[in-house]
Amino acid sequence: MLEITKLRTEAEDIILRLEKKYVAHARETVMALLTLDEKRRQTIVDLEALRQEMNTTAKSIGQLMKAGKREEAEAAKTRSAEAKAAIKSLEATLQEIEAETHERLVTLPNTPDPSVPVGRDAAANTVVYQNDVKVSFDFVAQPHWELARTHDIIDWELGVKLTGAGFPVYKGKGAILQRALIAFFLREANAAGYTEIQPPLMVNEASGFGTGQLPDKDGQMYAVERDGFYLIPTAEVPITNLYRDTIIEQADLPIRNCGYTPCFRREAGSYGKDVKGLNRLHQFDKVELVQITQPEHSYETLEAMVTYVEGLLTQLELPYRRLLLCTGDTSFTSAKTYDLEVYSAAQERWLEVSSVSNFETYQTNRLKLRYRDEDRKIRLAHSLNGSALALPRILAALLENNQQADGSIRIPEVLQAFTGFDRIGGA
RNA sequence: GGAGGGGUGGCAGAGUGGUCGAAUGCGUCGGUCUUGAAAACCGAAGUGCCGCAAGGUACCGGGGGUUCGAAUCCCUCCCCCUCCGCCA
Repeated sequence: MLEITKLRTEAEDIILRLEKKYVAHARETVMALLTLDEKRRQTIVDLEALRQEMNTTAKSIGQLMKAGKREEAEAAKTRSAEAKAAIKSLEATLQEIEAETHERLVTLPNTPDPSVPVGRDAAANTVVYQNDVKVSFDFVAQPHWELARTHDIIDWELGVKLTGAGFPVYKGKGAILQRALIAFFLREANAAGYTEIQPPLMVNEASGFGTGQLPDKDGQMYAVERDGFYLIPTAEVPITNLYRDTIIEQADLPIRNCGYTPCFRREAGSYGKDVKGLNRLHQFDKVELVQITQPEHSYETLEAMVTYVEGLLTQLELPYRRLLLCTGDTSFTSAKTYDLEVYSAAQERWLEVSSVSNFETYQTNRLKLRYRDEDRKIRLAHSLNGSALALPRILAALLENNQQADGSIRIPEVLQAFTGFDRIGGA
């Protein structure tokens, strides 16, 4: 949620930035918000004057009663009743104003950072780096879903039987490989100074709102309506919400957390080759990084996080590239996002395996996540997060890129300590 | 799931209609003392909103109500604890 105080002082700049993100009615909405804000403040001034009158009157009544001045007390009571009616009506007005403000405010996405290229959709994203790992085959390469079936390590039909499409069952070395990836990612994150968190996999509505999933992306989450919970679409939600409604001492920043969780996404409206195999699932595993920083340090932190994730991909010997998302493709809550994509050599396509974002104060404003700076002033912190990494597409790329002429699959060296085997299939 | 108890400041814990944003203790910060530290003593210290400021106003789990006046009484929702049942 954008800060209303910033809207007051930087309206023009914010409008320009929102327009770069192709937000419909940006100017209109901002102007409406400013008008509402004006009305709100005037209402508060009026309301507080009345309340003050009420308070002093009420106090005097007590004294008059004690002094035995019955009539004067009664007169004061009448005055007080009048003030009370006025207060009630003003309170109702204020509530309406605030509700409308909130309603409009949540429709505005975050403003893109000036370094974000302007563009409407994914076509305008910029490839800012591509490593030189190449994969080539002197045989006909199989897509990962074929390989998975051949080696009986992933069973989609069983998943359908148990739950439905998009809930695969991993078996044998497939399951072990998943566990190995999780263990590898967590070991690296721990070594890099991230504190490991095991959060709940269901969250309440307040948490969903805090990180921006609600109300904007209501349809993306599975809801447990009976209990008012949501299955987390990413560990970002619980791990960032850890700090909802808190004031952190500056000395305790940055906060660096990581966590492995399954993630649940409804993915309504997806279809075709995008959902083939492991490309897009309703349940998948992911290790997530979350950082809370001072505003001054969030952009250097963003760079450091991307570099860290690239290190993982390098260790996995995967071909990858780094994209700077354009304004239109940057998510609703993010000010700047890098995506990391790996090349899956049999499908011959790039798969997004990580998204690293700086949310600036967009989430922390909703979360009331603040810190006390060196002047003892309370300010909103910045929040960031990044996948490190999402498993299914990594698995897809590993299977496809490492397949051998004899049909077996080579396990990258860094994973072998975790898997206990160096290949799937073959001799 | 059944029965009972309870939600107050960083923590513990008073407060059952006005003088309560709230005692007290611990913890925290500043100072005195000390070679240094501890102890002791003195002092400071919640958060939001409006305001240039002075100040005002709101907040004792959330919402609503009674009353001139609510942390305190009533209703309702949420959460926690104890016991029983069930159970990894």
